[in-house]
Amino acid sequence: MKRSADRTRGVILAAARERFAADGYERATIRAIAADAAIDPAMVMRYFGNKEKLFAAAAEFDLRLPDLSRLPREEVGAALTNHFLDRWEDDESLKALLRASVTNEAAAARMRQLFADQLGPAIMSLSTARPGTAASGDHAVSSASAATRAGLVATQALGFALCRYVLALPPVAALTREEAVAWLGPTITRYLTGDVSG
Amino acid sequence: MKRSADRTRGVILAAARERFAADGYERATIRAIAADAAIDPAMVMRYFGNKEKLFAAAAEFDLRLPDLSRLPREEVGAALTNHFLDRWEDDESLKALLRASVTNEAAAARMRQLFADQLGPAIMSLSTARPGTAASGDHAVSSASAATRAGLVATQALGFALCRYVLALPPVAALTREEAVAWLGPTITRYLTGDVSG
DNA sequence: TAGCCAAGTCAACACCTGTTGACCTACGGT
DNA sequence: ACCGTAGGTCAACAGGTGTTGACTTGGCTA
Repeated sequence: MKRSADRTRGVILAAARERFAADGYERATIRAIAADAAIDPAMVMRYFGNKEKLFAAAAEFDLRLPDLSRLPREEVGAALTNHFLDRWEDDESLKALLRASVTNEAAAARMRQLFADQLGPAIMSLSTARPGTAASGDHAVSSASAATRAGLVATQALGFALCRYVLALPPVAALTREEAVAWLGPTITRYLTGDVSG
Repeated sequence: MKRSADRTRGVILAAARERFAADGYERATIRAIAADAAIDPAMVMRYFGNKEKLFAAAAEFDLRLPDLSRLPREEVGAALTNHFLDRWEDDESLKALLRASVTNEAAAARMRQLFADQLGPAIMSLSTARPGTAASGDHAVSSASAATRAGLVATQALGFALCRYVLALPPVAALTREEAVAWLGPTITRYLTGDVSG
């Protein structure tokens, strides 16, 4: 009977992810999620405590960033763009997180954490691995700069996802993967490795 | 007594804009808006019919784009970035529209319309004014391209606004106006006038 | 086989939502 | 002075929300 619990838990989580992704935090009701999972609403409370904790469990996410420092400098933007599109499309978690983070403070905090804790360090490794600038031990400047670069990448990555997957702006939704990478790649590369004037 | 009606209407609209901008569509309740405006909730219905129509009135927005074709080609990105930041900061309407458009389909439709009807044509004027390419009468290719460019600009403009004003990512919120324009300007310029590879 | 306990069901709670209709109130034109 | 009417108030409605607690079921262990 233990197995039944794990399975139920999984079904609830899957239904929650779909609902949060489709409707956002407030419009995704526990009753609707329970109905999708074909269980009683009280079960959701039993397994996750309350709606906030359910969302927290449903929106857990790992960007699974590759090691950027192993890539040629000119390909890093295209590679990261491709990786973002992959992560976005093989799971509804990111869509759920984005939709919720616009009106829910806890979700927004998680989004901030995502870029600060996962993208920031990956970018830092990029700059410290750069020959010629690694000699200086000035961590403060280097990490502040990495955080800024992570923020800039976030503006373009989240903006593209917003327009394509949430708002469905026709010209953005119509882009092929290749076109999207061709347009965004150079932008991301500049944010990752360029200086302020290009 | 006619004046009282106009004033009340204005007070309601101002309160509605603030609430929609701060809370999004569903969490901004008519009761809260009425309380902010220091009037009875029933007055909101009297003046605007229902919540949807109230939002439609509160989120009316004109980008007031300048004539892009009068600007030097290299400055157009920086100029547009500055204009966007201005329009974003001197009014809460855009923030209300963005927050709502993530969970409300009517608001999303309005957002799509904003970029299709206002930014698209402005960009089209840019490309038709270009010497050397204006000769051809191929409107289909030219306008499709303008729509795509408008979409790309939207991804960066909305993404930046999302990260800075809604999610408040620390490194993005910390950028000065000059830094923001220096980073985004070249990106917008490329989306407006560049070809796909830069 | 008996009994315990996890898994699941059911009905209700207290609250909040948009919206409605009946009622007051006070000014402007006659 | 009077009264129609525009502006404003009040209480209630029907429905939906997250959440709770008492109850039933059924498989595993002792």
